[in-house]
Amino acid sequence: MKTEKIDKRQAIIDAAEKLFCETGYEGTSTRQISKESGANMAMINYYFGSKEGVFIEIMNDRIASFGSQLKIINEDKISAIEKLHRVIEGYATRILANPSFHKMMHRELSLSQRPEMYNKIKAAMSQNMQLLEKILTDGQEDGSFREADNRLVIATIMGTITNIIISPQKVMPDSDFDLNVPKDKKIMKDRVVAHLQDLLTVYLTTKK
Amino acid sequence: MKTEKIDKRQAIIDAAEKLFCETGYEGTSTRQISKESGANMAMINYYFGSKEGVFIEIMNDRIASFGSQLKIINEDKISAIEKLHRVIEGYATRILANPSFHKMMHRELSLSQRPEMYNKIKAAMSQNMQLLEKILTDGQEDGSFREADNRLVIATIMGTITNIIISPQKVMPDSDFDLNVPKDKKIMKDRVVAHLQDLLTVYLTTKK
DNA sequence: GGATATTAATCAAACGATTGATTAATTTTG
DNA sequence: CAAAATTAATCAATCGTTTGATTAATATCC
Repeated sequence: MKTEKIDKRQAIIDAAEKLFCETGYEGTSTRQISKESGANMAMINYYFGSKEGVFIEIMNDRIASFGSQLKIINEDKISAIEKLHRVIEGYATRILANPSFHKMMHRELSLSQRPEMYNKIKAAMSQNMQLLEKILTDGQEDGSFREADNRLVIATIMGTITNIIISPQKVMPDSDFDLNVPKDKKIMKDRVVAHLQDLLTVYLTTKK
Repeated sequence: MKTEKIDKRQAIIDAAEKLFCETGYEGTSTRQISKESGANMAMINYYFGSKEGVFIEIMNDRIASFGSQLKIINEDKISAIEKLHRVIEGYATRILANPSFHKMMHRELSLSQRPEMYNKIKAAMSQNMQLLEKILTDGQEDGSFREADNRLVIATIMGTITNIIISPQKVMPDSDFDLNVPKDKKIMKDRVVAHLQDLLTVYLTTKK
């Protein structure tokens, strides 16, 4: 027996997010959303005004929760390298908590069709970037980190995680492997965190 | 005066590639392709059978030229680190030669709607991956490289380059910066190559 | 070599299907 | 009962594709 959705509005959001992740924004029709959510087609426009309205709502929700999770890692007690490790761990955790959405976000960023969305995503990401950049420069100023192209160091951290999200089978050739399965997700998270922490620790703390 | 396209077939391919890159596959209509190429709509189906046929043709062309460029870097005379440097340089050069297409390829990979294409892209990438993996294991066997999570090292190289392709303004906040401008492209290429070579040299050759 | 087939390329028009959106009527709720 | 929620039916617009006809070039025949 199917669970009755009490809130059709939320049902639409859930269904739309699932479909947008799977088949993209353009590739998803309002009728699909209607069928998947169990709501009448007109409900989409009734609650969100338009198909794009649903999309914007989803992105805003996710981006909001994404930003609010940002912990204050700048406790003065811990070292720069320890801060870096925590940011990597936190970033990987957040991305891997919902790989499908992150893929969709990246597609949207890569297409940059909706300028409003594009700027929101950029703004959300820049929080992490600023935090990372500060950690790097602080470490460099107190001499614990080497000088580096910090923007590209950040691109390396984010790019590595995004890369394994988009093509995890490159890392895990096992055909059964599925990032949506909690167990597999944890395996991948631990592995990418270990790799990035190791890589950046060696790189940033090795004397020239 | 506008240059007359002699080959309409090629005009369709050129127009479609431009539009697919800009607005995505689903976001591009056959009428847009027709208008942009100056060819009649029917010519699309006449030459390629379908809209998807055009897309597949474009991808096949690009992937073919992508694979054929793969140089034999395994000259025994040079060291593992030198080989690594050359692969990084070559990979960055190829990706930055056509950032728009690479973005489109990544979107396609991320959506994985067309399994045939998905496998082709994977196969094309795996050439680079195998070459990289061999260089890494060879270096590790002869003791010049440290032990590492090689698959993730590869993910780091590819992910870093992809990341700066998709959001170059994160690296270059200058609003004028445009990866399609040759000068800017060169600046970015040199920078990402220098960063990756530096990063991986330090990481792989530092004694534990 | 001139008339006659044959072919490839191109076109405007139309096809049925699907798109996102809206209407007006109906049901549910408070 | 009034407001909010939900429905089926319908809208114009656009989608990818197909059609039948036309042009221009090439090949074949006598």
